[in-house]
Amino acid sequence: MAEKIIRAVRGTRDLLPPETELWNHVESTARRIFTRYNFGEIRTPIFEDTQLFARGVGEETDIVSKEMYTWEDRSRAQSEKAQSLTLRPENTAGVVRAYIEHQLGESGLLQKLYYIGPQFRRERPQKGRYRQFFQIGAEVMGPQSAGSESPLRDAEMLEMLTSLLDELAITGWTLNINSVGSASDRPLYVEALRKALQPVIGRMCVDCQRRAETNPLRVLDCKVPEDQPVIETLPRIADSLDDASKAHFAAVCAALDICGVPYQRNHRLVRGLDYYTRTTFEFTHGGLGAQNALLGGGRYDGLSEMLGGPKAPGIGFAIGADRLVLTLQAQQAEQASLPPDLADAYLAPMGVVLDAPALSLARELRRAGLRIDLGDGSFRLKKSFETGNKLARQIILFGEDEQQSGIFTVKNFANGEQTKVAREHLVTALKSIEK
RNA sequence: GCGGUUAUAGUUCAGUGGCAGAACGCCGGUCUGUGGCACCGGAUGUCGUGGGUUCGACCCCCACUAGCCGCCCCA
Repeated sequence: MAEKIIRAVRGTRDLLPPETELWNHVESTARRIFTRYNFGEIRTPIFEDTQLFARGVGEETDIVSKEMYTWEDRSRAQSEKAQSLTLRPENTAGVVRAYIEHQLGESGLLQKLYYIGPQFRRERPQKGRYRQFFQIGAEVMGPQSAGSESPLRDAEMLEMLTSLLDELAITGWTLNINSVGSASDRPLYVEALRKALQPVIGRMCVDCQRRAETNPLRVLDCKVPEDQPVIETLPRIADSLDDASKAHFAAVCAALDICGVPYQRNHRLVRGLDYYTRTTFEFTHGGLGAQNALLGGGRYDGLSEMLGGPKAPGIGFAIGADRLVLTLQAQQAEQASLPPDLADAYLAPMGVVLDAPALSLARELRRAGLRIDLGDGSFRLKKSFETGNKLARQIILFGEDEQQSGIFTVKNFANGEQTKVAREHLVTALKSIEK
């Protein structure tokens, strides 16, 4: 009776070579760019106290109210309390928690932190949407005296993101920006919006009727064509901003203009997390289908205080790494396919008695920095050639003759050239092949 | 959470109420220290899972599971 096979659970997936190479490329590029802007890496736990997300992200958001993986962590001793824990659905709350916990603001400096890691939301899987997905994000926060509230921080972050996308050669993106108001003027706007919706909501789609109750801001996001004329008549966030927020947003836009960063002001752009204030933004890409948001973010000037910390305004973003990779794959598919990723050489022992000596030679070559695929002495020579041709650029024959003479036969798969190389010259000879 | 759609060999996919198929890949041979090419041969599989209808189901029906697409949401 065969055992039933166990498969990856719904919404999770294995990333395999050669795709993982693209992931590494994306991640290392992000690290390089972030370093250039003087960011440092932070790694926070993948699970946290449930309260962190309830208070930070917002009890009423979809993420907290229906998408979190939450469980009761049982107590194992009388002294230990049971605790509700949650797999992180996003990383900003965790970073801010760490900022507070380690009193990073006490340095008086701006904290510029980036992270790369898995996040978890229990959503219906779809293209570009998984239950375990990966985000690459960064946060800039600190005491006001460090300049954390400056519009320059917003503009610098957006400029950095366009540089990252350029570095990855991602084309065809659109940057939308908006200001959703400060912690004090946003509630006023939401109230005004509720009021304005009351007489017209009956004519809108069912989703909007629900949103009008739960989260009126999301009505602005509605894509139903029939609702558009109604939405146009609703008050705009921009009109209810206080003077400071207006000036802040204008300064962000002005800095972007001077840098030549292309963007679209979108007064209907809202975010799904409660902590966002003032500047919000989103980069979208047409090739992604329904899940077209490549990355999103914004300011969260009050988040630290919501979590019991000191005043520490900040701004951050999260890139959907899965979507970034999808976009790159789509772009690569349009272009010529990439050459296969091959080892420098395939070392073919000819006979099992040569297996161990071959391992010793492979060790020598690998320690010299060469990428070597070691074959198997039980293979017939033809099989060694066939296998080597799939895995490497050249093949080293290691038979009795070579063992005796210390002179190896090296054949280049690309041009068929075969040479005899003494062991002490092998490294140089193997490295000289063009890639 | 809702709607649509799909599930057959390692992969991409045909297929018919009555013996399970192709291409590519894989393994072997022609070819015993020389690959790609060619020719010859071979193995594929609970036809997603579980029920039902039927003399008989890969095919029809139901349920479930999973993928994809859309809604929702967001990265």
